[in-house]
Amino acid sequence: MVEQDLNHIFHALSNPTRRAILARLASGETTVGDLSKPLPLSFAGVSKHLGVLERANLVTREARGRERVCRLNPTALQDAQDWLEFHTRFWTERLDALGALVEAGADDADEDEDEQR
Amino acid sequence: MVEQDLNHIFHALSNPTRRAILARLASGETTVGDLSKPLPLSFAGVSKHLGVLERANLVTREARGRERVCRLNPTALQDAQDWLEFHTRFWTERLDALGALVEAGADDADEDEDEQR
DNA sequence: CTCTCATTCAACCCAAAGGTTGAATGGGAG
DNA sequence: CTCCCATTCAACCTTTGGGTTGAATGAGAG
Repeated sequence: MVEQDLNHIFHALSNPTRRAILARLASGETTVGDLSKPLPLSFAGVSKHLGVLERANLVTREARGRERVCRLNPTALQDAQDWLEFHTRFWTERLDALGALVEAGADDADEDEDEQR
Repeated sequence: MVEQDLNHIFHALSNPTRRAILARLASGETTVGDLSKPLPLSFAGVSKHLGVLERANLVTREARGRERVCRLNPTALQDAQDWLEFHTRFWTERLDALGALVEAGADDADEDEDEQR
């Protein structure tokens, strides 16, 4: 998994229509047509969004007869979650440590911050 | 936390320069100037990226004399992680369940899928 | 007070996003 | 074979992104 993948995944997730599509697919695979019915978008618009989700590897489209069936692919989502989990944990630890320092010696807080730069 | 927030957060995370800035800030607060030194961007460009991170509530800028000090704000990141964690868990359970069904009665797999639509 | 330095603002540029329409493709049904 | 239907493709439009430059702001140093 590389930088570029994260670009695509996070970009895909940044749009509410696409998140809605993902949520919809979470409760079962559907065709493109079924997917666009509740959405205030043209058919082609939905197809484009699916393209973005597919590029991010979050969704797969497979031909079944004249329809396309869309399915979730959770592995890409896991990649994003791994990135986030790593960073939230790291940051939170850092901030907790900072908090501890501040508590330890309130007046030294500024100096402590200096050390971290 | 609302939809709009997730839009901003995921959008902010979709750019590698911004992720680099976040990673940099994870190891301690810095000024805008320090931040842009290693980046192949103009000063103003970095300032814009910081604007995006700030809009997403991932970073705060605070004036200290004539410099601006940038800090991480992990709460927004936690929001994104919550969204992802909910969905990955849900999806993975679903796919696991599907896998179990397929194993249970291979030839019935199609019918099982129908039930889930 | 003035000069400098860190940063932002404003204007601009080009590429990409997100949407639309209408034509093209290709499987299914009659 | 033909017609229909699901979907995509292509072209187009407008807004947003990501970048630049140069002027403006505002605090510190001399």
